[in-house]
Amino acid sequence: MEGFMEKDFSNPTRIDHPKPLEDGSNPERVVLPIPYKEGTNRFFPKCTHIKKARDFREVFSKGEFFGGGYFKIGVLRNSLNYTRFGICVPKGTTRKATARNRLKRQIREVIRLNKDKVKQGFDIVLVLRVNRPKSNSGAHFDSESTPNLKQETIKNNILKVLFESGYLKPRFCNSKNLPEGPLA
RNA sequence: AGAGCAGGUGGGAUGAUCGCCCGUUUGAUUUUAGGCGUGAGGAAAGUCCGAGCUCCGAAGGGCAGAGCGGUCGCUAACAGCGACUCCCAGCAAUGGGAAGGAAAGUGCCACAGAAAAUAUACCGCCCAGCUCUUUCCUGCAACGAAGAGAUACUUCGAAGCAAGAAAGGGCGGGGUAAGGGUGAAAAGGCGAUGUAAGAGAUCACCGCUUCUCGGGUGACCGGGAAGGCAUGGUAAACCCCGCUUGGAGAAAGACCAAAUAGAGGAAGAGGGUUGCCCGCCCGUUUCCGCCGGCUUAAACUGGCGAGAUGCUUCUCGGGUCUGGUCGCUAAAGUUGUAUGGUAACAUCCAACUUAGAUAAAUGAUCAUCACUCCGUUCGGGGUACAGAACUCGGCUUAUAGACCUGCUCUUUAU
RNA sequence: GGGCCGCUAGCUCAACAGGUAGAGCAGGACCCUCUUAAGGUCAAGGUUGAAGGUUCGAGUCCUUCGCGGCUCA
Repeated sequence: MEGFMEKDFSNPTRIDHPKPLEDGSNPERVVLPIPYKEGTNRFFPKCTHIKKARDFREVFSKGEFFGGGYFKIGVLRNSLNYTRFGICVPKGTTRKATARNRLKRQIREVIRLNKDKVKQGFDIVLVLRVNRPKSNSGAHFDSESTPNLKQETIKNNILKVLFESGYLKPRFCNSKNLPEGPLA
């Protein structure tokens, strides 16, 4: 886990450039619709968040959905050349707003560190799955106990879902890079 | 030492790596890179109150409605705070109290109980009367027995009659409110005097009411005199009294951009202003045609019109879209000193500037230390409640563990 | 960020202005029937969302919490 992470953000230049644009010019010089530079993977600026309610609605109505582990993801191709993420922590996971905020921050941190592994040009919404009392999949915490998920667990779950849905970049899709840690 | 009461502080610390919002600066030059700065709370919560601020055409008045309710003060204001009064709880420190009015009116008080509020009142107690029964006393006495007989006399017994006494039953009349299984609550309490029986009928003490004297700004407290009981509870039942109160809320509101579809439908001389009344505001237009009045004609004026146009209200539908900028953070501001005040608080001076997001920034990971729990040294776990959304003042609720201050009671020692 | 309403048996609802919490359906036992359904009889099931207060007495009145629903320019 440790080596895996360090390798990524110590060599940012290894990341592939996005697909060339239609006019074939160097992407570094082209004025992008929204400024976003490849290679700044450690940063997670606001333009890569899905913020508008309309965008959320579009993903939920037209997007493709994949489920597994703690997360359900909805994916929709966007007209931009980078990927945007939206996080959704439903009220059913915990009644406590502080706990939901903490989960959101942890998920955002995982995305920040791992988003360069994802194919570009999509809107991806991650929904934390609410556990019904009878089924064991998904995350559910009592209102009494504070949810205390390890960051590693969240990362493994997210990468697994992304791998199963096929939205990871091909070079990360071998068995070596697949998460081996605990899923729950 | 133990038990308890009240108040306050504070809400883990340091470092490393990688990030986010906003501001600023430098370089590039029109949105990017680097640097610097700043970045959640005591409750940010619940939304239970009060204000600022914004809009609502008079945003005016009265009533209704709503809210408040010991007194005095503090405050921008309050259902808040401080001090005090009274009542209740506690041995005490202390805590709690929506603590005006039930002798203005209306309602309610289930069950039980004589009665739940006008005691013409049931049982009971007492008095006198009538009547019945029983017993006793006195008188008369049919009759019977005894005295050897007898209609006479004596003695004994005796149904019955008359008058009276006592006890009991019944009837209606009067006095009385002591007592009466109940009930949450019973008609001032308790003790004596008194009486036919009783009763504030009278007396002492307590309570109550009225008057009065003294103290206090006041709630109220203390003393004295008189009255002689009249006034059951409930107002977080209606209500009365006093005081306060326009409505809606930052999705308020201002500006900008984009987009679409209003010659849509209905109604109207009235409409608006929270409900009602008053008041106020806006409107009842203009044009055309026809008819009438006046006139030489015009102008003016009255009426009519499925006419046109304007206005108002209601309704149907569409778009923006949960667009952008401002509002948006220097304020009843924070900290400290001094003065006044018992205090809440006020005033003066000095210093400081301290989040501004909009699917939501204020973070994540690791290490060491601190505290604490499990535990044989290793080691492992835990560190509350909880996240600003226009801003303040309160209230209420949630809160691991720690520290500080003052006070009360009990025990022991000196 | 506001505003409004509700919470009673397993479910759907009552209980007028404080006075013993009830009805229908469902479930249980029994009867009827060759058997089932229908029908009939019987009992059981509730700290009225929670905690305080007012009252002699709260489902009801007041306060504070909890949960759920509706609504907005």
